Amino acid sequence: MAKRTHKGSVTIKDIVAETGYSLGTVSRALNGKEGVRPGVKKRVEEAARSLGYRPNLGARAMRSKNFGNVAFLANMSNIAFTRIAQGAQGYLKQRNYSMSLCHIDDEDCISQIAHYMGKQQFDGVMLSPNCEPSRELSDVIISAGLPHVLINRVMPGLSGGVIIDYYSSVAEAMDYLIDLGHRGILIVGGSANILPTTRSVQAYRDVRRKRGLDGTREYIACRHIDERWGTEAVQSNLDDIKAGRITAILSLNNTIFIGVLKELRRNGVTCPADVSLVSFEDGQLLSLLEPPITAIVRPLLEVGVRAAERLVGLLGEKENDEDAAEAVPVEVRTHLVKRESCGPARRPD
Amino acid sequence: MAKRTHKGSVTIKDIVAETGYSLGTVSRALNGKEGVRPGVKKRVEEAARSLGYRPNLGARAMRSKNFGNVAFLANMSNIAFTRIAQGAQGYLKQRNYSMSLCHIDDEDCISQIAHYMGKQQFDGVMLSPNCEPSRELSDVIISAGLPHVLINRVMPGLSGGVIIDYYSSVAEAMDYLIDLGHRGILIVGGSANILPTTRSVQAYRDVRRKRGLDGTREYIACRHIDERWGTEAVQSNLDDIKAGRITAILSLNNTIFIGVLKELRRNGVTCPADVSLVSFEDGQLLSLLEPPITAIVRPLLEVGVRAAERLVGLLGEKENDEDAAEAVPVEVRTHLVKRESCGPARRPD
DNA sequence: ATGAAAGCGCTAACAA
DNA sequence: TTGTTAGCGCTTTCAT
Repeated sequence: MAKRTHKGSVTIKDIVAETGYSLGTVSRALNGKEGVRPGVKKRVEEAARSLGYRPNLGARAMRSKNFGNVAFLANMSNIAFTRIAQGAQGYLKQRNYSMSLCHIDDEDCISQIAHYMGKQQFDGVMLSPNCEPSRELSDVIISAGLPHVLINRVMPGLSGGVIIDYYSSVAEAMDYLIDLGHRGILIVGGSANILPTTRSVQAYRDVRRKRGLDGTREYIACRHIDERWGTEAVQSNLDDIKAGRITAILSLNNTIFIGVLKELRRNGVTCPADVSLVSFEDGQLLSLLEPPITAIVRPLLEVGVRAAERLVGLLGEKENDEDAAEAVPVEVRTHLVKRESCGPARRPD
Repeated sequence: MAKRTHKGSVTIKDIVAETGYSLGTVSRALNGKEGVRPGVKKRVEEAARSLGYRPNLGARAMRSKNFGNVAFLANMSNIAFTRIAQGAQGYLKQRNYSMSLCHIDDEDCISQIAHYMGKQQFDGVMLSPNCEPSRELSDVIISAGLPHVLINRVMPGLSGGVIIDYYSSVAEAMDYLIDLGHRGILIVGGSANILPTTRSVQAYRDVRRKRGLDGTREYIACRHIDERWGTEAVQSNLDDIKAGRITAILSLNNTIFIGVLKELRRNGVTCPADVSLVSFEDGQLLSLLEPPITAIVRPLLEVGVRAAERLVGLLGEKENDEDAAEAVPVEVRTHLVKRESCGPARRPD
């Protein structure tokens, strides 16, 4: 009933007035610090509740340098990140942190990161920039002086975060395709220097060598994570696809795959008769297509949880400065779901 | 070079020390307030830049009651909201607001909203709760005393926000289906009392009456926005579908539709021969299926932009209190994309 | 046009 | 165990 109207908000002072205890005591009671008699604590909490007290986080942060808030920076048009973010948020919530989701476009991505990391609003950040790893980017991140966890990225000078095991995923898919008789395999992905691409390409090459295909031509098309790039990649390899020199396509990303699929269909290339298809899967899409598409499934929620765990761990350590730089990345496994999009390779014309 | 190491951050005081001007002058210069000579302003800005000054938003907010930050509350597993949020964020960024995306689960949704609206961190909020509209919910929102914009929801006592024109969308789709000869049309949607459902059901009924079908049986299955509900809705109507009493299904949501589709396939019901299909579309999914699904397409980005515009407008008004309560909702149109999933109705067995 | 000083709500250091 | 006080970084009177 003493509930203040509107924004003017209930502050600690109101609780002081209500209970008669001092500012310090009330603050300590509210924060569960020791040196407060249980009775007093109970009394204060009661008053807080009945007055509808809500701490002013800004003020609190100003003193304690704790914001109770972390950031998640990524290109949110990639649906995979929205899932990862969900996982992170779930974990953070139960640790009493809130999370700000910040969308960063692919272009001008360094300055956007600088912007968000400079806002003095976050205790730490999880991030997965789509731009090329560079010394400049690393410097921006380091000089922000904020605990950070990289997701699916590695950068010079930055400690390891959480990464998906693209190497094994792609190796498994490659073995599977080669077992089916495929030799000409086109791999389509995003920016050539980000971790998912580098690791995947490495697996692609290693498996080809291991299986004795290093004499044959390799087909690698890694540039952007968007639908258009999928379309373009097919276009520029269309001759080899039609001629049966490429008999399988492996897409490193869901959105790219849509472009691939559309362009194949537009050109009357059938699956799996003409070409076998595998893609990383981000949603429900692939299982519903005709034919259902063989997919590499990543535990995206888990990735988010792991990233958040690690970040919260970092926040705990506090003044450990340089030690953490040695930390080894958490690696998360995927699994291959075989569906009808892969069949025996056709013979080249 | 005087750049402070680490968090300890550059503050206004550092600029004072650097330039020799007083605290007040520096603050005014930085905020572009009048009463500062242009030369001084330039000098201060220069110093700020060279020192790498970044304002402490918490401190600023504490004095000015302006956070420069708004919230977007919705169930983020619904991919439609991630698109809407993107639209909102784009607009807000260019208005110099940041946005916190806050996921709220369907259950216990009122307390989550209370939680977020109580955090003194937001100038305003956009929200689209999946729980039933209720007086209690309205009260929570009102008593938070925060400017707010509802998206696709109406609540007792709250001013109109931004809504998609579900009525016209569904009316158009219904007319289309009826023109094709369909009589038994099943409509599947989310919670019966949220606006998308109520408006759609109303259109469903109005069109049926208008077209002289009010003598025939209506099929309405509206409960949850998730895949499982789509599955269940088909299961419980399977007899009527198989017997040809239901010859068309209209899904109000993308995720629900996936459940519908899976269950139809599992039971060997073909499309469009046995049943015609229409769904609201949230991504790329529907156009790629076999057959491609006729879809109602919503301009989701635009919805986000509109919501953000309106919220920023509200923030400008400030102390207008009760006036805004009369505001009429912004209504956004959809369009129907006809694809191959709809054909002439089969005759009942 | 500029400076000085008060104070937003809170926590942490120091007294008692 | 509790109270008192200083001050986080900033904006905003009120003087000058």
